[in-house]
Amino acid sequence: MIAESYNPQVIEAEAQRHWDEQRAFAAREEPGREKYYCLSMFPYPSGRLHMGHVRNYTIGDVIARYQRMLGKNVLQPMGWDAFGLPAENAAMASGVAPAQWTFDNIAYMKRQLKSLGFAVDWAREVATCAPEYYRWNQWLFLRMLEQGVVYLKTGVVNWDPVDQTVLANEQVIDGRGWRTGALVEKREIPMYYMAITRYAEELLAELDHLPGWPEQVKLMQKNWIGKSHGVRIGFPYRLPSSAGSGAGSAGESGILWVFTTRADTLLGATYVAVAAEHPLALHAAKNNPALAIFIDECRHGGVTEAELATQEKKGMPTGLTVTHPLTNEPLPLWVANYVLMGYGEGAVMAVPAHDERDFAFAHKYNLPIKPVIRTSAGDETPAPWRDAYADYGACINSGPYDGLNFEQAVDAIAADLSDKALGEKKVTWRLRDWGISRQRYWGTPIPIIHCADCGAVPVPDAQLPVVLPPHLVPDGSGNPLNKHPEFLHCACPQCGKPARRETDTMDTFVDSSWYFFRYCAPDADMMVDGRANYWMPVDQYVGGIEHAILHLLYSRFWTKVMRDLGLTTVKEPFANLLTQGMVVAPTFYREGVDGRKQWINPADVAVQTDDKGRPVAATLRGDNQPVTIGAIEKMAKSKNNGVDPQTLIEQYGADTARLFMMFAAPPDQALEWSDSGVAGAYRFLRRLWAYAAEHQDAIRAAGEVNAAILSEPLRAARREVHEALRQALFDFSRHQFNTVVSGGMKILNALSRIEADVDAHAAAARREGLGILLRLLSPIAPHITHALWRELGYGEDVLNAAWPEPDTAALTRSLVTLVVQVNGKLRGQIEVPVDADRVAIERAAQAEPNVQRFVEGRPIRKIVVVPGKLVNVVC
RNA sequence: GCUGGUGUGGUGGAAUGGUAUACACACAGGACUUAAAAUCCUGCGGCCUUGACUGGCCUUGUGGGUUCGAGUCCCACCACCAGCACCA
Repeated sequence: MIAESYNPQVIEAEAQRHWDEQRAFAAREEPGREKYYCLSMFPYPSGRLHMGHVRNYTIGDVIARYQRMLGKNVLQPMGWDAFGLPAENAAMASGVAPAQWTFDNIAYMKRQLKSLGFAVDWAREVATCAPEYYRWNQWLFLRMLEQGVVYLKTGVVNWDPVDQTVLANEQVIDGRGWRTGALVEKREIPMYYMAITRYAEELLAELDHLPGWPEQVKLMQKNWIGKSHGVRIGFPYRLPSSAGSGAGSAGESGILWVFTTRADTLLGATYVAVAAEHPLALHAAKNNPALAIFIDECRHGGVTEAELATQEKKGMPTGLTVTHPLTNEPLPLWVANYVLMGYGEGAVMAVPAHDERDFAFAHKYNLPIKPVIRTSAGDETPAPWRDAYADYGACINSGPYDGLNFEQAVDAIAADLSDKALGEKKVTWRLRDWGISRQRYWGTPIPIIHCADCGAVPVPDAQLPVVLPPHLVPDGSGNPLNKHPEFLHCACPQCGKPARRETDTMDTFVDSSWYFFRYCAPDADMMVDGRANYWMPVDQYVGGIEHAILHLLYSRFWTKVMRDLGLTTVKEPFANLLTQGMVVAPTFYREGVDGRKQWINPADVAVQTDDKGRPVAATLRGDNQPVTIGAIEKMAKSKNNGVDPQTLIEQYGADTARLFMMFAAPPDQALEWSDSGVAGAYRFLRRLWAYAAEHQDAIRAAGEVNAAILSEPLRAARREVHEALRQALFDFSRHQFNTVVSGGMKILNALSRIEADVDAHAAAARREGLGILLRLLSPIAPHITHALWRELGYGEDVLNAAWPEPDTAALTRSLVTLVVQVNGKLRGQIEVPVDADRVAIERAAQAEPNVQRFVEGRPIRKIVVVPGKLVNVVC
């Protein structure tokens, strides 16, 4: 018996209990049966689920349930990306140890996830902060060290001189430390690197073999990897003899190397610039106090590329010159803050006539500008800059190279440089090796021991895992592991003498670079076992677009490393990728006396609208005083515009939350939060329930539809149902779930229009239509469809039902309506038999009065007929 | 700054090169009710035309182009969003 009113709390608890009892989502390896590994990016356990999580996991769950109904053996696991900075921040704020905070959050969020009814195999849950997990980070790190894929070199970090600590980019605000307000400095420290550049060629090439990835993500990765062909060019130099050495003695000589993709402009180089940290810059600064001060200034500020690229371009001459490799002219050597030590050679040749940045720099510092390419903008380079100056073209003012085009000039110049041993063609990559050392506590300990005699010694495998002491509480000044003797002091594995453990931990991107392997064999006594060869690769990966580059690239890299170590047979981890859009919401604020904005949560605001429903004003519910309406932005703590999904689930139930999320926008677009949209989703589910309750007896008793003897209204209703079904199945296959929901609404609308009577034909049509609707909606709203499916006697578990197929007989009609255009403009409609031939259609179209009016006796040049759709009369 | 994306009614959005605005939300009017809520019904891009039926013109950020036909493909521009290597 179906209760009169829809009570989501009761039916959702009941459905979830049923699935638990049945172990409905336990995934087992069944060789020979087609598998489907559906994976959503695991959450960081920040405290509570946010709307982005609900959206992400609903999308993944809909796909998993859709594939299950296609008959696949589906694996959908879940776990926790549990190491990271927020736990340390929480510890500083409240004194709770990161481990405690993290595990409490996991417990709460797991309950929330379960209440949403996701078809997850919880037996495979992993948390990256568990020693059983991160020991394999350490183990693979050691294998990579053996292979030379991990190595040590210096890297640049943000240094807070007051707290004496390294800051994450996020902790640097306008060039200052977030807690101390001190000006941040760049500092070089030794770090471990993973040689992702060794795989650059393969990471690039394999993108062409990932048809299931969005083009935009592949393009972003391609540009990030940044393969460029160019020429490495040497500029010989001779340093002046230093002040201390005897007069007349020659100074040290050498070659300054640069890389350029525009070797054809070499004759236009008018100066050479090096990074502030470049050895030549440091050498020149020894006898040049002003230059030393400039170089010191370049140390201020953060290390992000965005900051470096947008800062004011500044430079200073070193007083040194280098020699042009072809003309032997002396060129001034400058230090410039826009040259990055970490990219290429840390030095560039500057061609102001054909490079926008060099052009601006040359103007600012009065350096010569020499055009050497005939561009579409002409032979000169007058200010202001025009993009055309950077065009390719024939060489001019370039002596023997005049008249050559780009390729010819590059070939000729590279050959001449090669003869002098001052250059060769070279491929370079924008991609840099991955620095994984973090001077932080809450992460995977790097398994290295420092011995005074033996140096940096790898921890032997038998001593893994190096366990992180779980009860430390960071205080914001440095890494607490450095103050923890039990962790710090150990014996050297080689000589046995007292030694010191490495206290740096790994970047948390390491944790997330292979967790999808661990789900396949969460209890294995090795990193992965043969079960991974059954499940991998992931068939569908779902997550935020913000991960399009780093996480996905690192995961691809780790997979290739694991393949080369014989740990897996796959070379790419994710066959298909869906990048979901953000959840956004309006913002509200008041300005405080100090001009700072106080952000007010949308839940506490009442919005007044005009007669068209547009918001015109808003007031705070507490005091009824006005608040300012801000922009619509990504739900975030900083703007206090987050809506807590828990309230939504408690008020309306999981099915409403899921239905709203799927209906409000296609998965890959931004989703705007709307209270009334949620109410609308709830209203639809209530309508569905009420319809089932009202007709339950007739539906239970109904037989099969007899298509041959249906009345015209029933035939029409049935056609609508099957048309919506056909479209919805297509939309499922392309993951456009918002129109799947529309299709479901159309079906319920069509069924509701069937006249209420006791006709057995009507009952049969209702039974068929509702059966289709319940299956269509079951991946999206699994609880209500589960309950109704059973109650109406369709079967045991809708989750195991097969997809219905549209009945082609229901779709066919005897007459079709064709749109008639004249010269592409809509002028009328004609109704023709479905099997009308082209001549008959053309005749009917020309006979239409409005068509005749617009043709007006002009000769008809052509008639385009699109079968079943339209006729276009061209005259 | 560089890289990638997005732009359609009052709002979220639909349209597989072929009737732009499906399906919802909001709003307005009506039914039911003592009343409210809930529910149900009707209307709903703009301008013009007609007594009405009808019909016309305009409209998918802006300006061009390709095509019998463009929201969709191409070029340029504008606005907004995301990422930029230590947030995850």
